[in-house]
Amino acid sequence: MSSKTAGADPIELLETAFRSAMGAALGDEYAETDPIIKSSQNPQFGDYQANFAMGLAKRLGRKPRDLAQEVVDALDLSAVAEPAEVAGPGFINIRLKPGALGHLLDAMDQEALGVQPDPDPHSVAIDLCGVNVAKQMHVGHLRSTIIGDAIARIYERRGRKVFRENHLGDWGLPIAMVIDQLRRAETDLDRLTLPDLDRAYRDAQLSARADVRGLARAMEPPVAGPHRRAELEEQNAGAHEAMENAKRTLVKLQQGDPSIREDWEKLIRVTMDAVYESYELLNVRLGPANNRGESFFRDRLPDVIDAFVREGVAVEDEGALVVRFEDRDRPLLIRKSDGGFLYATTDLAAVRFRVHDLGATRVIYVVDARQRDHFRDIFDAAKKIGWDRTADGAAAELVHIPFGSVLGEDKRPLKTRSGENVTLRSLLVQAIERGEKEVISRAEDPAAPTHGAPRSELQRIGQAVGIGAVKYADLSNDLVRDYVFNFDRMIAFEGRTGPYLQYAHARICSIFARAEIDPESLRDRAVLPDEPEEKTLALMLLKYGGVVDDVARSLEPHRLCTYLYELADAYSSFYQKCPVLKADEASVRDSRLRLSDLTRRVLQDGLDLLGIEAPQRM
RNA sequence: GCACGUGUAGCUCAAUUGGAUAGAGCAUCGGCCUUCGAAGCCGAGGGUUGCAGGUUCGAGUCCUGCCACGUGUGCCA
Repeated sequence: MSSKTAGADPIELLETAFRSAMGAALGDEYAETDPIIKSSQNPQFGDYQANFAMGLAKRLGRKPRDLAQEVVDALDLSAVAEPAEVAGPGFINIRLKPGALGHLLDAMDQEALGVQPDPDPHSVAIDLCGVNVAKQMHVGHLRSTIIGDAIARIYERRGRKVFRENHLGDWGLPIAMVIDQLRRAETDLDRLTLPDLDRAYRDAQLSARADVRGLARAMEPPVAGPHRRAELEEQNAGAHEAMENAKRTLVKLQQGDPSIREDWEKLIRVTMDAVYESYELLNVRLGPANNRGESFFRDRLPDVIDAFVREGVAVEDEGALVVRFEDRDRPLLIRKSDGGFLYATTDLAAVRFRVHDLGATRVIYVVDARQRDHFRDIFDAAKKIGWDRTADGAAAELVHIPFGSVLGEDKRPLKTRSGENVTLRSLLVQAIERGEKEVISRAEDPAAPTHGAPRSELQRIGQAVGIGAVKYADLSNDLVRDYVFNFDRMIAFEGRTGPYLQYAHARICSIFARAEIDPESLRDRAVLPDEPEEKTLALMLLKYGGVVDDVARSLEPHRLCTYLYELADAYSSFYQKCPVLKADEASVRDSRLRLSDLTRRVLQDGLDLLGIEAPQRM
């Protein structure tokens, strides 16, 4: 504990003490061994425990309990804890002294709230959202956007420079197909609406996407009927023509044809304006500055190919250029046999840019789990050519966060009743409407703190509540799993939901509002957790910095969600049992006010890391 | 076919990355508002962690083999 910002997390303090005891009891070389300090699950085992003894005894061929006892005998924790006890097969249980708890909370009572800065001075690049400019955002974009934004906020909170990279689908054949389709339908691009665009996208897909596989299948035994075959052949002929048109349009676009170029820009303007509106509703920190999509990398693709050829990492195969891997059959195609580039080519250009130009030592892809294989190949190809090292020689880690799909009640990917993709906007509007409805109806109660508040404020709160419910529901699951989207459950506002956390926060705000106390004025008052509920709350508060650190490392925001729920839960129990403003003694009241203030700030800060607002009242 | 992923309470999910008696929420049942916000609190019931082996002081977690579901799978992105 040498640094000026002595960590508030007692785990560090205990680690230091244990290391020195292990050195003293077992020999200096053991002062480097990890004592494996964890907070205890069950209060009967104390507040913290050291779990090193079992594993270490195994390696030393000794009895774990004896080993544990020797270290305990050399341990001096008298300043902060009761004497440590050896229990079970060799666990060491530690119980903090109430006074120490107060001092640790004092140490935590700073702007950082116990969150430690990340020692890595390099930046982090996060690939998120990945909107396709040829169509409207749909539920598929929800997760990537809010998970990516939350992770970005967590890294920023720990002092890292973060580049949120919105890898727009704004170039290539699909765009050319849509432009073609719009021209064919003689759509006025100055009046282009999103439904027009979605229709054009779908029609373009239908007319151009040949049912090649269907045809191939129909030709294999058992051969499909002649009628079906003729139908497929006709489709394919039409598809072929549409595809050829699109390719010609793409060439013109690439050559800078002014008229095509103009249409392309109009198209992007229409979709992106709507995208920015959704960002606003979602409360994510994304805007035009984050756009770095396929069109940005288009000029770098030939150089990517050159590099792979020059370094001998890619080889020709059946006319295409591929990267092969030792441990799998599937190669990665980086150039088609007709000389065209693929999305893999763009992704490799992006890896290089993020590591070399942005200097990121962690490049995080928040892209759904279906692209697992793809990113595995991309990352391995990047490693083969050495693009996993920054200009100043630091190793860059490429990580894919393979999140699961949003499902409907039927356990199939979420669709509207008519089978269309659910637009993100309609989903957000619905969430906001329900949030507003709840907030407004509760404000009708004359006893409610929101009673008589202006409608505009109630709407603002309702939006925060509705969006908070959706975000918490999404972020609180382990990301790799699919999850069932259920509005009623996430907006029930009961139990483990976003609004529960917001409620706990608002309730603390109203304590200070009611008493007209400025929390700053209490900074010199002692905090003395005495009741069990106070102690539980205090221990929970001290975990915050460690949780943020853990989530930044593991990229599992649901751990932060769980923590915040447990904190709010601990506060609710405390609030029920321990009168704050009505405490019998002034010293108890002040102590509880400080506990309340710290809880409020951690809730607000933690919710902010999740991109969830914390209204003062609701 | 092959590869990857997921199987935990009636439902939706956790489980400090191998630690002590597998925990929450919803739903069900029973208590708590003339004292700081009941969107709340306290309590009860509910489990062969898909199945079978294995590794070790200890396995929901690691290994092997099955089963079920899902996703991906050479010139779309």
